[in-house]
Amino acid sequence: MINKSSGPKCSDCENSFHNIFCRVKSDKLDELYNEKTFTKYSKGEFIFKEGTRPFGIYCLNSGKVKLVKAGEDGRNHILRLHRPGDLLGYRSLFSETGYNASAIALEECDICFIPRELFLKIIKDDSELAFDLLKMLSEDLKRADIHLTNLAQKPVRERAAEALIFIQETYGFGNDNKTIDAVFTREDIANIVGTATETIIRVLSDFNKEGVVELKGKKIIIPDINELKRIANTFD
Amino acid sequence: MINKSSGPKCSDCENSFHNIFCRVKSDKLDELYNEKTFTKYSKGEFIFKEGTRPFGIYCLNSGKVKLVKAGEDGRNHILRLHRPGDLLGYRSLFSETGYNASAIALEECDICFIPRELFLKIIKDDSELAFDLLKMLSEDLKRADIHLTNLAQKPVRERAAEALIFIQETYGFGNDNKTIDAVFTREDIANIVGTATETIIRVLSDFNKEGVVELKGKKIIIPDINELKRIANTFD
DNA sequence: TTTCATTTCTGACCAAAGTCATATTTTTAC
DNA sequence: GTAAAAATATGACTTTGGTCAGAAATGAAA
Repeated sequence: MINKSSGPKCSDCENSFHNIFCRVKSDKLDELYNEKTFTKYSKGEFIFKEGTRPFGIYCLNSGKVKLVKAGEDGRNHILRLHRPGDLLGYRSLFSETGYNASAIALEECDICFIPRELFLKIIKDDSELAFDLLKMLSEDLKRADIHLTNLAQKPVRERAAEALIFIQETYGFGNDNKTIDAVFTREDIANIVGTATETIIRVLSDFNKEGVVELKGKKIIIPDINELKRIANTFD
Repeated sequence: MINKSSGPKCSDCENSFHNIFCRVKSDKLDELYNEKTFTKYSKGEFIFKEGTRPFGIYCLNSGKVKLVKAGEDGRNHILRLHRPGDLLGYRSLFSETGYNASAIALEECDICFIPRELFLKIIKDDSELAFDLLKMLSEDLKRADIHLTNLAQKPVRERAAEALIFIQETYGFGNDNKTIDAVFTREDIANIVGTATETIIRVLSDFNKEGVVELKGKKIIIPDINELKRIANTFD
């Protein structure tokens, strides 16, 4: 698949079948391929930093990425999680006020970068694509609104269950069909839930004792996800 | 200004100079005027309800509107506040999954309704307008992300100060240049902050004792907004 | 006006979750 | 492998903010 230093050919990239680029005509995809750059990021590396200006958008080819916003003190909050096929940084591109959060690689990632002007040109030429982006932003906003209401109203235990479901739904299960296919530190989970690291450790330990999850080091096994959904008190 | 049962003529509407319709050509504005409907809502009335399907968008001509999401129990969370010139319900129109929150009139409102198909046609014909909407959604998402991080990390006192600043910046001051030009119950403020009504009453009472705000019934007077910003711990 | 209902306020009490200290385990680097 | 660093775990304690109850004030309706 990878046959050039600039990474996978867009017209061959399997991710393009799942994201907005599936709309783009193949001649445009070739232009994309010629102008994009391709970079590897190692675990913990910043793809972009809060406060800096965007010069384009990122298309996650492989790996996992967290979007993190720094609070006033040292604490962080994880706003979104990204998987292969996701576009990163498009929100900031439109509001033109610099990144509002940082994108950090959760593991080794391959990422394509598309220059701002090319991306905007492609949208301008294709109103369907603009609609897709409107839909993506609308979905992001909807999720943020739901998250906001939960954070304001639900206790840590329910939010913790929700966070595990969220991670599972984003990254799926491994081959055994019950181990979450992602490695998160307790601190990261706490920063999704919006609580202290110690509190998440305690809640996970409770879940473990209750048999709702099994903890094997950093591996989190969920024998019955419906049990977690019951705890999370979500009906969607 | 109001010269027909369908409300103000779009080409004359002063709100259109502040919102995205300032882009729209005058012949399109006439089409808008012919197809839109105009309705009065009294205080407490629903403009649209969470869970129902959108058939178009609303343009707030006069009055104040809160966007409220119901939590699992009886409690509500106020997501956004709207003032004249604002469009309501555009997020749901794009994600096509029903309203995620309810819009409720905070006082008597005049609101124009634009049918879905006409609105989408206008956007499709004008890529600049689609960009404006992308920008609006991006700004909404940015604010939601900031709000989320604050809710996860800041204590009630800081968030309460922030909420007062937010209400003031949305609706401004009255003629005396220090009384917030909006009437909110303590419960509404609590539902912005994400806390209990009693807690907000206590925090406002503290602010009052400290001279940061003056409470005259439901009127909230802010002698020095910088003092509130200092308490809110925001530097933007 | 008088009455009723809603909203605001205050106090007492309690529970949830944060902080701090420290031990243990796991991971990483050499 | 071993040492050092980082992450996880657990206990003790504290604080914040929620809940409940009831009083006072405000506002609406008859």
